[in-house]
Amino acid sequence: MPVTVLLVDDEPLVRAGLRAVLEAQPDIEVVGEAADGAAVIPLVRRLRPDVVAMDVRMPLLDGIEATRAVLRTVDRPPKILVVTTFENDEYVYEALRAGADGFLLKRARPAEIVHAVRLIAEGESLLFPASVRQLAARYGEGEGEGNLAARAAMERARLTDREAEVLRLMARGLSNAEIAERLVVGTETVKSHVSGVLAKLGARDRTQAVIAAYESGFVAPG
Amino acid sequence: MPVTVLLVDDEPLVRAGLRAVLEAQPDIEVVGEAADGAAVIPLVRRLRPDVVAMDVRMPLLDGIEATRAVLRTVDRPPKILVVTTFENDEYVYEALRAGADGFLLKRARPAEIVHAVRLIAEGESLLFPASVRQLAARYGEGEGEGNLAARAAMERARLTDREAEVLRLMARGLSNAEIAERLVVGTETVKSHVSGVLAKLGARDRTQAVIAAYESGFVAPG
DNA sequence: GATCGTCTCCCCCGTGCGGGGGAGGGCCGC
DNA sequence: GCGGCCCTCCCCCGCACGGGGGAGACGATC
Repeated sequence: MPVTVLLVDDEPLVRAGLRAVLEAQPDIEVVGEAADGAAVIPLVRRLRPDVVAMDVRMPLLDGIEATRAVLRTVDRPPKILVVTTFENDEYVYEALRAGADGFLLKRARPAEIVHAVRLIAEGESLLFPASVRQLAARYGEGEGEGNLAARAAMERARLTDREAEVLRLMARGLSNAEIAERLVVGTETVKSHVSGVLAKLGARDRTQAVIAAYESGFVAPG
Repeated sequence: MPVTVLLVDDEPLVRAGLRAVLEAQPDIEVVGEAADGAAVIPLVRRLRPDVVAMDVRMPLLDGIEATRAVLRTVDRPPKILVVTTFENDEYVYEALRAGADGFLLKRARPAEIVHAVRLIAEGESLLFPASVRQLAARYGEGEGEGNLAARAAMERARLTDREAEVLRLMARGLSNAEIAERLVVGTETVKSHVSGVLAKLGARDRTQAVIAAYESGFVAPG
């Protein structure tokens, strides 16, 4: 069963680009398009996509309001992937607060776009601040956006007590074995918690998780 | 050829403890002891130890002054490992600025003490802020000390331009392959730089290096 | 009673990572 | 000229890491 995606962007060119990128994947299917947030709700009801790729800036109803509207009025709502050009942070942040599940730059490489859609579709995995930072680094500058995204991610990624404890120890540089020793549990257990942390933060490895911890203020230098 | 160590601490108990721990190792030999910094220089000249384990607080000549004196007056000076109870950060920081090569908590476990001595003896590897943080975490509290040590480590660990660049990208969560792609070099080259960074920071893995980068202010959140 | 989330531990398995070597070329300073 | 540092790339190798499963025990909630 492929991942179904609804594209919502006022620029036809962007929609076409996203469609081209996503349709190239055998496991992803673009089931519809909309030019404005105002058209989203009926489309979501009818098409029931797994993921809505939603632009932030749209003429009638912007991505934030549209996200809120979808989550408020549709039961079993789709995952919402916020797509932005990265210009205005507050919009992004607001969209995430409104309940969006992920965050993507239009400038991202095709492989990353695909990856983001799959990630969002797959699970409760919410955001991937480290990836955002990567993009920011790759395309230069843009300090601060990653931070907001990271903070939002940490706010929304409700780690369990144990996971939070593990993350704190990871952020002190401890290995899985050392964490296990410290918490008096097996290494397999630690690995399990680490996996949980990585999934919820959308981090690829422990380094990205630690970065997210610092960026979000979960741990602070000094 | 074993690593030779000179112990300098005003507390006989501490000296005895260090001696017991270190002498248990076949490759480490305690060649002398001193009760105060004032006695260090002649002993160093005579015994020519590889490492001096130096307490910070001592009645006549403290570890900072003693470190300075040794480095100033002895040619091919020994490595200096600062031993402290962790109570006063400025002393530690000052000692490191004075030219000490490493940093050790008295509360450290035997295996870690041994490891520290070997590390210091082996090479130009300077400090290991992440390890310090581990100790701080393991024995609870003590926020801030790690930061000072980390900052000192970064100041003294003169990374090359390329290494600094690599560290920045590591701190954005990029893998070796991604860093290679970004810098347009081979992955082997990146691994080489990463190894350099780890050695100079005394980090065990990239996660600890990134932690050191944050703790030292080399990279800042947000 | 049934369900869900959390914490715990287990398996297999691929691979990215890091250590330890070495080697060549370029640049700079002695 | 020669040594030293830096950057580049190469080899082999062991292992911690992380993915992808599963499973049992406990408590809370319904």
